[in-house]
Amino acid sequence: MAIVERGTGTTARPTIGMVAERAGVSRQTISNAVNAPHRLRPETLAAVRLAIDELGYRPNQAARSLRTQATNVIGCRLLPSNYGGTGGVLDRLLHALCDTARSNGYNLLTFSAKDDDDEIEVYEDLLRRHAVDGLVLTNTHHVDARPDWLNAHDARFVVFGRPWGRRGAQHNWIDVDGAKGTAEAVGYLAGLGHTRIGFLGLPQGIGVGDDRLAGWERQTERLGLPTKGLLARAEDGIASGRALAGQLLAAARPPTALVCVSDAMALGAMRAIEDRGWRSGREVSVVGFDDSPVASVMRPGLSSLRQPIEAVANQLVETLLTVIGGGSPRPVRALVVPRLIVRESTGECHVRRPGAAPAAQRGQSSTSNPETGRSTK
Amino acid sequence: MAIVERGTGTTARPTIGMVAERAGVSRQTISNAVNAPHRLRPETLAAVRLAIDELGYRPNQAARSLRTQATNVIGCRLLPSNYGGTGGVLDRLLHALCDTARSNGYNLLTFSAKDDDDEIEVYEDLLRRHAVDGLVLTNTHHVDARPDWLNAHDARFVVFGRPWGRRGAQHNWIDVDGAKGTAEAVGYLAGLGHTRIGFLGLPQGIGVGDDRLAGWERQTERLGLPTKGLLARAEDGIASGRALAGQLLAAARPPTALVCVSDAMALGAMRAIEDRGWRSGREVSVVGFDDSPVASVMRPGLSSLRQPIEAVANQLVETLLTVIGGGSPRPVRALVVPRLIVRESTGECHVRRPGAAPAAQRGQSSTSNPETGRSTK
DNA sequence: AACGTTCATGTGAACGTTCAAACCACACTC
DNA sequence: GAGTGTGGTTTGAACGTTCACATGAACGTT
Repeated sequence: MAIVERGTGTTARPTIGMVAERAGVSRQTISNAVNAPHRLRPETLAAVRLAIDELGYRPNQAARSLRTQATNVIGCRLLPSNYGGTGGVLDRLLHALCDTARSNGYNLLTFSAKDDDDEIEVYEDLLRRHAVDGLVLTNTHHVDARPDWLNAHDARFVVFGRPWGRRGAQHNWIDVDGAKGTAEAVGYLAGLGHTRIGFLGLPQGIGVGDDRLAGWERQTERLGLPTKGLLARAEDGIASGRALAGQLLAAARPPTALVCVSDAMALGAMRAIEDRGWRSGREVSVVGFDDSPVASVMRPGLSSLRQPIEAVANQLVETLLTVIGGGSPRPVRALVVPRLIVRESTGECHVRRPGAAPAAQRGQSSTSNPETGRSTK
Repeated sequence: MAIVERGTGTTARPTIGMVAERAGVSRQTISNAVNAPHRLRPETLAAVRLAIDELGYRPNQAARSLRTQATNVIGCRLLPSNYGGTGGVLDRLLHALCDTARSNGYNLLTFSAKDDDDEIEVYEDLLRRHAVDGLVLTNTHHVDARPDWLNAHDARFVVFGRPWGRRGAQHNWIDVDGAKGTAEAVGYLAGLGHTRIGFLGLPQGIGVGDDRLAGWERQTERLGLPTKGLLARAEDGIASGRALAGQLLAAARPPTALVCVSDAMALGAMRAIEDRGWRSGREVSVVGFDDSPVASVMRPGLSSLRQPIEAVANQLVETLLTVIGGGSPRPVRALVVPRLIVRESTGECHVRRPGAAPAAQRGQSSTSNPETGRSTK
């Protein structure tokens, strides 16, 4: 069996015609055996299957694509591993997409691009050449030209990420509910006794940042927790997080916990905490976002909100294949919720406070607590 | 221009025939304009190019593949991001492969696999279906069935990684010279005054581990440095590195520097150093391998050996395309050298020693140094 | 003027598959 | 017994390219 024939130079791989001849039926019957087995009489099917196995036949993808106009390939841009501080989320997505695609009989074509315009150029090339059936977009942002371009060019695609700043976007998308995530983090920290919970966010106008901030705002309000002087925003990054956290912690009434828009910010916050001779998870708790590989490697380990990327990938592929298959019945706009992974960077609040009510504690600095101060140094 | 036509439902993309008609020439002339422009008279070429642009024509990949038997796609297995503690090296490779492939007119098809056998199954599928022209293998190890299988099935491929344990392997490979890297690290540390330089390695029999160990052995011997009691080996991992380093550092005459087979090991070593109340880069220096993202994020930053992955990817693709194009004139077995990225985890040796000779300093524990001890806590 | 050479372009076939329609045998209906 | 399905199989064509070869014009040589 199989097609070894090494040494001859030419490895003639079997075609449908050769299988047909061997099985004593027509080409079309072989095709049916592969694509629509129910059409064949059981005995015929068995005979054909035997011939297929004996010759090791698989349909030539190019020929099939040419005829059916389907390539069984979906494309996805490969982004730099820690692009925009996403902490490996997109890499995880890629792996998950691969798995899901393959189990649906599709392959994943990856490509890189310098920027969005370059990405569109690649799309144009791939689509014109019929090299892919559909595309997965990631890393959406405000004024994103890509979905419109794809719509205008009648391409099949799904998007990981909301159409930030555009209410009535006409494409299918799936995203992680960042607000729900940060809200959960706030709730968890409140459960540990924290009342002054700060937030390190991104500059206004960045979709992801605004979303995650909204969860903190919503939940602090719901729980009646203070927010004044507890919010700081800047570009993403470790240095940035360190600076912001440094400011907040230096205030008269510093936060005892910080929810951060990213793991990078959170790492910076942990450094700021160390800068003051404190320790994350004791004097000040920290929660990051994305559960990047570093989070578990840090010491103390960084509690972080993990995006359910595998679930996202499943939904993306499922939706995309529906669209490719002939149009989705109803538009997909789905939000999946992240999960808080608790590590050592979060702990009980040790700051004694008079009552549960967050009001009227002016002048009572948190540093008056015996647990705080220079206890660790 | 272009092919918008939205709303009609059918977006009839132009074929070579339509372009031919518009330009008033035959199909073959269009084909020549695309594939062998030198054959055309300048005026004809210009006219054809105009028609191509006006219609936005690109050759249908499936049709072209069917005719030419070439898909212009190369395949590569997607490995878990930090597979086997490779610290993101394979992700970097993937990105680089993408870039290089694209600039050569090829696309990259990625797939995942549970294990080597599963990977071979994917190969079989891809090859039988003519879905790829060639493959890039990564993560080679002892008793690796994949190259043999591919050879036996007449596939075109290149390998990133040496054929460990097999002298006369018949395939093209490119690898990073781990030994040269660790040798450089030892040399650098010796230049900083270190004489007792330890090595944290992997269990014997793992190709990468043995290779990197060899560099340490070679260089210490060349420089006349001691090795006794300075080598420890175990499975890769942070916990592992911490334990090994802990042992070495607890000895009567501990090392003042540690070269590690991986960044994970190095991170563990840094923890062991902290465990003793010391600080990496002061009492004990540490060098990792792979320059994973964590290395630059750690505090202190981890000095590490960076693999020149982009150069590797270039060579891999170049070699593979030669093989695909019709056989390489001479076999490629190339080693490229890593580069030491210096960060804060390496510093001058502060241990006073009687002379340059590493002998006879028994009883003189490194903690007798003013810089050491409980200075940091 | 007849001939070979070169260059530019055209013609028919082929790559391997699946689609649409045709065919055939058989069963069921009236 | 003619008409109507129906499941199983075959037939010819088509998908959009490029290959191998044919054609024809232009040019220089003998």
